[in-house]
Amino acid sequence: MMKQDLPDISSSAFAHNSGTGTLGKVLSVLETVVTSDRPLRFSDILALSGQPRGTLHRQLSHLVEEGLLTQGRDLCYEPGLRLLKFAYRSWSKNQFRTVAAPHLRRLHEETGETVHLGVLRGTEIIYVDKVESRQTVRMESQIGNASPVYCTGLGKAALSVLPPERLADTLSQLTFHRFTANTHLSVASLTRDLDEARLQGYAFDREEHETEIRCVAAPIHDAGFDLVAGISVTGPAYRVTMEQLENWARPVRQVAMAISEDVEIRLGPGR
Amino acid sequence: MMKQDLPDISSSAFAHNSGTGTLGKVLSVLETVVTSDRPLRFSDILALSGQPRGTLHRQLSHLVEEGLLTQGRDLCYEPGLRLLKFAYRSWSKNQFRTVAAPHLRRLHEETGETVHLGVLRGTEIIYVDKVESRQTVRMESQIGNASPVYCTGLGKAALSVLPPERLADTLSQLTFHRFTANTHLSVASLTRDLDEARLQGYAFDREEHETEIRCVAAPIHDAGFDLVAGISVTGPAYRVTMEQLENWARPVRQVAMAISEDVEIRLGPGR
DNA sequence: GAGTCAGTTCCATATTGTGGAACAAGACGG
DNA sequence: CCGTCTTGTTCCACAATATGGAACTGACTC
Repeated sequence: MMKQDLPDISSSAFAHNSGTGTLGKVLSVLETVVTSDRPLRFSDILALSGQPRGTLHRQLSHLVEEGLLTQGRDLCYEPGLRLLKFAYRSWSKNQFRTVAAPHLRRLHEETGETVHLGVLRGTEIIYVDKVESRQTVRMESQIGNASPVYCTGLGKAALSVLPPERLADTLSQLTFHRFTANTHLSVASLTRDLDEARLQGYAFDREEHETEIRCVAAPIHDAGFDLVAGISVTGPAYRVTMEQLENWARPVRQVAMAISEDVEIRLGPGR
Repeated sequence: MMKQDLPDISSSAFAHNSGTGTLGKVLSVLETVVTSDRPLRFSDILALSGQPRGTLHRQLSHLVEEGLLTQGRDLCYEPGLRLLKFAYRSWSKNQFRTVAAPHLRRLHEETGETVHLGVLRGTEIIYVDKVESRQTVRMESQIGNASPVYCTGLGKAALSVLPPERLADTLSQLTFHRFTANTHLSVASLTRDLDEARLQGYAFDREEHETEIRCVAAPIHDAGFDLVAGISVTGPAYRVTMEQLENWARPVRQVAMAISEDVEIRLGPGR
């Protein structure tokens, strides 16, 4: 019985397995399935989750029964429709996004390039909205997507305003992965970058996440740092030089501050 | 202790409370919060859920801890970012949607009006994709949204192909709500409409959900009826006459059949 | 037809959730 | 200013629920 026969987790993203009891475990399973790139069969999940067969089987059954997962013809588990339903509501009702939306549009008109709005969540930036230059790509783009903090302009902007102890905490949880030649790979090099961003009030992404993609981002946050986010202007390297980005830094920062104020006023003086 | 002191549910959409144990209950809570129109405080949820205070409190805490909900300044609970993250993945990976996408585009080019793709889930149609005439509205539109089966073209198209016993089952679960003067309000009148749709192979929405909005829809399904869905062309009444819809019926139906085939071939011969 | 490997089912056990009640902390309101 | 709601949070004995080892099915291989 004891839980120490699988004393720690060998495999994957199973870390925070505590506090929320049953729910946490089930969500871990859900997350592995949903965030995996390829369809997973029972045994795949079994390996990833490190849970006993019987347990996992019941968890998956429940998830399917609840519509959060679907089990397709090939016995592969896929995200279910109920998730979509949840998502639509979460997005369309998101107050922060609603407040920020007009500002995004303004910034887009000023720069002509793609504008992103992202919120810090743990060690990730979640994209909650964007305005695109041309409607080439649609929703698939970014919304709801999560990127690591350490290689995105938004991420670095957000980190740059965190109170020291929370920053330290976040940094300690990072695991680096090289996306491009410019990706930060250590807390040390990232910290230098953050120091610069903190002084300037904005951060760059110098092709650190994707080659040929650059951006400037500025931080947004509320008084209590309950909400830490950022706004950015992104463009392809061939069209957007670093000089261009430098010029956009000021407007981006101003818009970010405007949003911060709006948040404080319109969602604000409670807490 | 016994659970029979609140023997039935007075308030709201708390019905299927069984089978999945703890998870089901927590998800019910999540759903009430997410689908509510206005922000909910603890007591609001308490009233809606009909659960004991202590229990509900813990459930909400866990949901917050897991990032599925956020508790804002005013103590109101709102959908959390993790939901968005989940959703994005579910959508972008959805195989059915991916397979159908090119067909949607084709149908849009042919008609010039908005094309929707929706999947049947219980008594609802969930919109999983669309191609719009003009990019006036963005994601907020429909994707992930759920509409009742009985008043949408997609819903009726989907119902029209269900095997009799499953249809009966679904019909018995319907509760009608008048959206417009044309909304079906009884199983009888809906059934007549479905019979017609079954014969023709396509269904209309004659301003039954929203006034001034019409559509034609055709059903899509796989061999085992695991997937029942539909595709539709929608337009404003001032621009799209019923004659026009009649003319589009054939192409819509053909595209629907093409998708059905594609599904069978590309996701198919396993099960 | 013995041997894997993937998926499913079972059941005694103990972990986890339950819900009544008591406790804080505001917000009236007289 | 002191009772008195109303709202949110905490506690804890108890019971429902999840757990996980083992045994079972069945398909595919050699």
